[in-house]
Amino acid sequence: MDFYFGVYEVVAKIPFGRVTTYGAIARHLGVESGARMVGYALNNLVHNPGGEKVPAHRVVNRLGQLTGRGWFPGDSMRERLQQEGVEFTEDYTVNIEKHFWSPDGISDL
DNA sequence: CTAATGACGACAC
DNA sequence: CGTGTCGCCATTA
Repeated sequence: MDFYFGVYEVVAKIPFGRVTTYGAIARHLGVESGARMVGYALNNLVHNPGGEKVPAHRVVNRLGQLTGRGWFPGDSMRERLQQEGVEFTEDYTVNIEKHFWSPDGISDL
């Protein structure tokens, strides 16, 4: 379960108005090819305590697509990102290149 | 222990 | 350039 915890910590540290990708998180955790595991962890987020404190809506795939919008009620994922000033290239695709945030930036704290 | 799955990613066609 | 398939690795059945 340490993998999940690592995902939570990284996602929880995503700055306001920024987004990151599953692959980036996976690499930061040392599992370069474990992008799927990141999404899996986020999926289990709803089954974990305090999961609401983790802005999973800021996590998108490497294309910036809100692949996990189906796990959010309605369009809450898209609306939250828009409220944070995230620019959308498509209805369910964010400008990842513009708002991308690398987990390694945690060192910036 | 083996098989199947998954909020992904990269490569092949 | 769009679609399809395989690989990846942890978790679950």
